[in-house]
Amino acid sequence: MARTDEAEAFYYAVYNAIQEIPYGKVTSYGHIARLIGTPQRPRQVGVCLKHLPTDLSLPHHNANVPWQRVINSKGIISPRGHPSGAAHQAAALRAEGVTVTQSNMGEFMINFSEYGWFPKQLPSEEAEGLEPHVFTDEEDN
DNA sequence: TCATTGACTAAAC
DNA sequence: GGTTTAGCCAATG
Repeated sequence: MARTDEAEAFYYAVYNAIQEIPYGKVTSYGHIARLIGTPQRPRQVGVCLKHLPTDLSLPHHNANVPWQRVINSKGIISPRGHPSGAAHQAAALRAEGVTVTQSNMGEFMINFSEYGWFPKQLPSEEAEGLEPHVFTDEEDN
């Protein structure tokens, strides 16, 4: 778990942002980082998911945070050294209607132009009437 | 304590 | 097209 209050707040922001990804859509680690105001820390977003609790009594856990909807900027499910985890993630996405293709190298790929979710700010912040934060547009293919 | 690692990314070769 | 580099910083060893 987080060692400092600041880190704990970061975890909280990451999980909250991920919970706003719509069903059947995907986004990238980098975009989550930008949405929560720390565009320099996409790696830490990955760390947060790695440590996503299984304890259902906590406010955020792997049953209410759609971790499977976060992939890398190339549109590929990060293998994180062990392919079985990526396969599990691919299955979870397919279960919600996302088409996941597999390259000849065994990478699980998702088409951002079809399933990508890249808002300029979190819907929850938009509802609060905060000023939009300007980003360069995410490229599709 | 100190050093290394890594569910990442954009920019620079 | 591709590879390398730099930045990030909590977690891990």
